[in-house]
This record gives sequence, structure tokens and C-alpha cells, in this order.
Amino acid sequence: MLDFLGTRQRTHTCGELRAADAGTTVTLMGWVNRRRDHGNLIFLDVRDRYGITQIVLDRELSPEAHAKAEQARPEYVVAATGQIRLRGAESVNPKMATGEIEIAATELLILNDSKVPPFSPAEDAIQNEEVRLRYRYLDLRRPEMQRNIEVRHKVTLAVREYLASQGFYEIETPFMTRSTPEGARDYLVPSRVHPGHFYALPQSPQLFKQILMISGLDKYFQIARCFRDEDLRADRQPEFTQIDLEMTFPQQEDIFRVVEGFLKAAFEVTGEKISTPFPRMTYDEAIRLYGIDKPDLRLPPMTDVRDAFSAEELSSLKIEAGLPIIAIVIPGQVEMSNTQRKAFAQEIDRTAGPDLAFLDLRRLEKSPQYAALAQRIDAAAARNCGLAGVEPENRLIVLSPRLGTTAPARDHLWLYKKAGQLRLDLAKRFQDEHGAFTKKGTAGDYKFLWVTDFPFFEWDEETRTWTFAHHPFTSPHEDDLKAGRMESDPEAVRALAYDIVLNGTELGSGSIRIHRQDVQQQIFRALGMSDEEARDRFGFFLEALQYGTPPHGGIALGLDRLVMILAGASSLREVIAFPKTAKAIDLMVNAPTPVSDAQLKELHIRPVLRS
RNA sequence: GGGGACGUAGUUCAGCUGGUUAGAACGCUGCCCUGUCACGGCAGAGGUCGCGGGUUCGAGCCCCGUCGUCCCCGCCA
Repeated sequence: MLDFLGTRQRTHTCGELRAADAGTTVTLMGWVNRRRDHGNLIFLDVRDRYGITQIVLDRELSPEAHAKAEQARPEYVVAATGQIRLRGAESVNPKMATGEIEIAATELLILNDSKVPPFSPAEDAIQNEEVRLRYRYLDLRRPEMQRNIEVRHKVTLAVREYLASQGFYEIETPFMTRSTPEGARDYLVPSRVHPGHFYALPQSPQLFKQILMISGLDKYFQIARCFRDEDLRADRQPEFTQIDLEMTFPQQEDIFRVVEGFLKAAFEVTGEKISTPFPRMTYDEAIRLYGIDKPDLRLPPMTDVRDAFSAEELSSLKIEAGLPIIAIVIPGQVEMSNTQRKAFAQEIDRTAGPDLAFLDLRRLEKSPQYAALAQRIDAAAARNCGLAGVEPENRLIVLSPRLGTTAPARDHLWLYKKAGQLRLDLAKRFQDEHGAFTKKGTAGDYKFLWVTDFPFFEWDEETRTWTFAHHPFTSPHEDDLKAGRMESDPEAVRALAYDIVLNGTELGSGSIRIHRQDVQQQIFRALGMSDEEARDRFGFFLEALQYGTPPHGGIALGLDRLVMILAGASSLREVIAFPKTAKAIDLMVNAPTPVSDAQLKELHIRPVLRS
């Protein structure tokens, strides 16, 4: 038999009462976290968003309330009224924030009952994500998830407040729009009124925010939902949220300052410290030192130790001369056993192919012929890493190009990227040993980095053409334009594009945009796009460019990824209230679904199902 | 599109070389218990071994297919 609430009101939350409140009569409401039945004495832990408070039901104090508690079960919703009582010295629970007190209930109402839940919100997360997602409301009751949602809320709020204080307007842009050229697949929305026509959900508000700059709104931001119909990963959802901003007349550094400002605010509000400004690094440096365009600075860079080798050593070790020999430093006690070293050498063969070899430094050290070389490698690596000296506990992994190596590996970029991948694999495998990924509660936990000067063009092997590396509204370096490199040397053209990287995760990406119609046309032509084609795809935007477009630029940061890192989570699903599975399915509402023929007919759609 | 891991009670898992009636813990139900806080004690219920097919005297276990969840590559800022 359920009770009616009547006019009762919650006086306090389940997380706020302390010893100083003893003696007050209060009413708490919440979910039964656990029940401990001692017969004539029953303890109920009642939970809400704010915490857990112990309610005591004593048959002597109130037989009615005690009888109610006998019926109560986990996840029942109850209202308890009674006096706050100090617990005896032996029964204080130091593990609970409210552990010094308890409520001696004189009234207990069961406001609602609950089926036996498939898993208990009182316990840690269960393994089975399918069940967690299907019963998301139960999963979200878990304190850990409530904390993640809280972090997300606080970060969003801090970003809003900071950007507003800097003069940014929050402006909404349409969800139902036309395809913008971000390069991903669109989610489409059929039009009922226009048979055969479709809206597209925005992959980002890119062109709208540029038009807002053309509109003279000067500084724009939005916590914007974006949609991309691509395959998912732990850090990729089909709909995700970006902190999107754009400003008029900026230098690159102006944008960096704004981002550093709101990130500092966002981290502060969640109790974390970071130091600004963030270091900057060009794309070329990042590739050379880390073999990737999103370096994780928590571990030392790779170093080229080829100078440590003599010509004789190169030839006797069957190493191709004139190519980088890359040393990867893994700090800490990460000595590999013989078995591990062999397995690792095999792994390199498998992942990098026959062009890269694993140079076993331990074996070199022991061989009379190469002991001196091993020491020189150590020294060179230490020097290049800026380490004080050769630290015996730092293990070096040395990768060398094999003699007679094939064409792709002669490209330094290829070598750097392979080595960078191995560096990350090793970092992950030995994370317990080096401990660099463990949070220490200092500003060093969060290694931010600006990566600048991305190449403007990217070679597309498939189509054998140059394609844009960012998006086609990114401005090239003015110097490269002046020097006429667009035509003469496309590979050397740098984009005024930049990424912000946090602990090896790409957090965001932005650029200074093209504001001149003639430059924009030049870019389209360089990409092999006819004027007609350009007008067809971006006509409205090209037209807008002709009406006094100011220089402008901006950036977009992945809010979900940011919160994921702040929450220490390993998947976006932990920081999104209602996420989708790897197959883009919502297991709670069961979406997507087929729709009725009538609905399809109205939308002028006939599905073509593959058999 | 490709590769990998997993799928046994509500949950987490065990299940030998293919062999009788598929087990444990937690949870759940009933009874007992006035100081617990992962309460405790006694008793009990609970299984389409993801699904379909095959091999076999016999399949949770082997084979083929399929579905689902997760991770990675491709793809995607």
C-alpha cells in the first residue's frame, strides 16, 4: 500500500546533515539504497543526488513507521520524518559524509515501490553495458554517473560564463539545414512539403558561424550539438557536443587566449589545476618528435639517434644509412624480459612490415662489439630528450630501418608515424610501470598542447589528387599565398589551422578562415573544383563572402571528450546521459525503428531493403 | 567494409578430454534477530547455456551460420 505525499515537503537533502544539526526535526526523501533489518530495529540508507543518510526505525519509537520499513525494499521511494540524532561513538561511520548522525524516524511513507532492479545503483558499475544502457535511469542513479553529469554541467556553465564575460554572444543555429562540407556522412531529414528533398543535420555549425561574423556579431559561441553518420569508437558518438566559437579580426593567438581562458575556468570549477598558456608546437615538430599530430606530452618525445652510429656499425647491423633511427624512451621500471623482447620484435614485424627492425639494446650492451655503441645511443637519447643523464630505469626501444628498405619507409613521415604508433602501444602496455597516466592531483596531470601550421593539402592516394586537410574555408599562410606556392608547391603550403591536444586526445580544431572571395576561388581551383561546382555546393556562402567579409577565425572543442578526461572515464558513454551503442542504437528507447507506411508515404519515401 | 574479444541464473563468473540431475557468490523470497552500515542466522525459489542448423549414441563444450555488446583498423576532426 503506497502512501500519499500530502503537503509534506523535503526539508533537507540526504547529503547535507552533520553533527551540528543534531536535535532538529527533518523530512528527507529519496531512494532506499540499502535496508538492514534487525527485527525490532531497521536501518534504511536513503539516497538522493546529494548523498546518503541513515534512517533508524525503532519499533518502540514508532510501530507504524517500523512496519512501513519492513515493507521497504531497495529503490523504493520513501519520505522519512524524525529527529536528527548523534550516533554513539562506536557507531559513527567515517566512510559516510553524514556518518556522524542518523534520523530517528517517527514517520515513514512509502511514496512508490520498485520492481527488483536488474542491477543495484548502490553497487559499482556492472560489466554488462547492454543492461546499463537499457536501464539507463538506474545506471544514472549511481553516484559515479551523477558525478560525471555534475562535472559536465559545471564545465558547461563555466565555459558559458567565461565566454559571456569576454563579450561572446551565445547564438543558436539550425538543426535542420543543408549539408555543410565537413567530409562526414550526413544524417538526413526528409521534407514532407518538398518531395524528394532533404534537410541535413549539421556536422558542425561551421558556415553559420562564419556568416554570423559576416553579419557583424563579432564574437559568437554555442554549446552546439553536431551529427555525423560515421562508425563509432569509445571517443566517438554519432551526436556529440562542441564548444563552438568564432571571432572577428583575430590573430591565432587571440583564439588561443580565449580557449586557454575558458579551459582554465572549466578546470578550476571542477577542482583541477592547469597552467596556461599551453605550449605550442608545429605539425612538423609533432610528427618528428612524437610521430603523431596529437602528441601525448606525459611521456618524453622520440629521438633520432642515428648520429651515434658509425658507418661500419650501420652496415654490420644491416641498417639503412641516412634514415632516422628512432629511440623511444619509456620511463620507469619497464625492463622487458627476453620473452617480451622477442614478442615485441615479432610485433614490430607484424605491424610495421619488413622495413623496420627492433634493435635490442640489451643484447647490444652485452656484446663486446657493440657495448660502446649502446652507451652512445643511451647518451644521445638522453641528450635529445633533455634528460639530465642516462637514467638506468628508463628503457630505450630503438627502431631502425632495415638495409634495402622499400620506398614507403624511405619517407621520414612514414617512419615517424610507425614509431609514434609503437610509442603509444608501449605507453599503454607499460602504464602501470611508468605511472605517467595516473593522476597526481597536480597541474602536470593535464598536458595541453597547441599544434599549429598544419599542411594545407593532403595527398589522397585513392583519387590521386590533393585534397584539403582541414576544410576548404581554412586560410593558407599569407606568406605561402604571396610566394605562389599554391601552384608551385602545394605540399609546402601551411594552413592557418590549429588543434588543441590534451593528453594525446584531440580536443578541438580550428582555423583562421578565408575572408576574400578571390582567395576562396583560388582554393577551390587548386582542389580541382570548377567554379560551377563550387557555386553549386557553397553558392550561398560564396555570395555572402562578397558583401564585406571581415577577417575571422575560430575553433570547436569536443565537450564530451573534455568531460571524459576530467571524469577519468574511458568512454564518452560515461559522460553522456543517453548515449548510443557502437552500432548507433539507443537501447533504452530502442531507436532507430521502422516507421509506418503511412508516415513514409507522407514523406515521399519508399525504402529499398537489401535482401 | 575488415579484424579481435565476449555471450551460461537478475548480476559477476566457474563449468575438466564431449558423458548422469549445469554450479558458486551476490541479489531475490520466507522466517528469526535492537546498533547495523557490503549487518548476521536458517530455509527456499530461480537456467530457451544468445538464436538457428549440423556432427555425435550423447553438445554449455566441436563445426557452420546468425544476432547482440565491447575494442581496434578503414571511415570520421
